[in-house]
Amino acid sequence: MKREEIQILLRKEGYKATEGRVALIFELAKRKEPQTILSLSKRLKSVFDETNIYRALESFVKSGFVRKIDFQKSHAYYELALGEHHHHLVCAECGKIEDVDLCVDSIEKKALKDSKSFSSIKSHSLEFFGICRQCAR
Amino acid sequence: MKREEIQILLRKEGYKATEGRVALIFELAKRKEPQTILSLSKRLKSVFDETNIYRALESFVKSGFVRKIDFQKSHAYYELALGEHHHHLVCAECGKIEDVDLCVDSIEKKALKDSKSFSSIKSHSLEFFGICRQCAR
DNA sequence: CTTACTGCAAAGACTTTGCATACTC
DNA sequence: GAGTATGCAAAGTCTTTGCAGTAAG
Repeated sequence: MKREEIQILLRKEGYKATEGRVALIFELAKRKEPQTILSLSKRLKSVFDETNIYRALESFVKSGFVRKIDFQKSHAYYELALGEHHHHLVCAECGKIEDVDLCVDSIEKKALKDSKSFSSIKSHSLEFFGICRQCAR
Repeated sequence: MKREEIQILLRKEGYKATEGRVALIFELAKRKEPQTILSLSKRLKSVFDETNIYRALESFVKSGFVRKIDFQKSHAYYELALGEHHHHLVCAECGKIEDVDLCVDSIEKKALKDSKSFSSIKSHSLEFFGICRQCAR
């Protein structure tokens, strides 16, 4: 993703296209894997303060073009949510993350149909935890 | 669940059946919904210190008869894992939790089959976030 | 009586808030 | 120029660790 595209994206969403925010999205786009605040912060240290990474990501999640992901660690992971919705396989040993392209819409529908007291489902989390081939040796 | 059953369970798993641990499991069993450390701590204040609730639950999760659940809040939830494996529907407004009995084994298998670099999947998280009927009015 | 368990205090990890200054549009 | 965005410092929340004393089997 080019810096110019990022600027356009930010302005379209009503944000000012500052150097820090552009750099943040650039980093998210560079690696396809979900990333932690800490790793982003390390790489953006000179450009964007950690506090602002928190602030920016929170806004972006609300806007919907960044997804916050929960891997049952003590901290959150973030990834760009511009493509198709997908899930993840996480290695319990080394932390390796692989995308899983699965359609879970039908399950979500079934869950709502079976429910006694819910009127709508807005989202779901689905992550798989396992061992990758490398660590299994 | 009776205190005696809890003692038996604890001893079977290799733990000492202390007053605090029995009380902790009793509280977990009393309400079917996943509970937070904070709420457990409040109710067990006189019997079991918060630090030890953390310690006990961590052990129990490792033993497998307690499940730690991630509702994308800043803190964890815990529930007894003695019955069938299931998932949850959580209301974004009021926090109401409903169990969802869904079999996701086939999805887990498909995820593993499709995976390029994983050799096994040990567990998965699947939670649904929505609005309950009461809050939808 | 041995070893696991406990409470209290302190530290640690991650995240949020406040506020004066700086930068976009 | 108006209003958002930023950096730094400080505080907040949730969780973990250390340790000496206590109790279960």
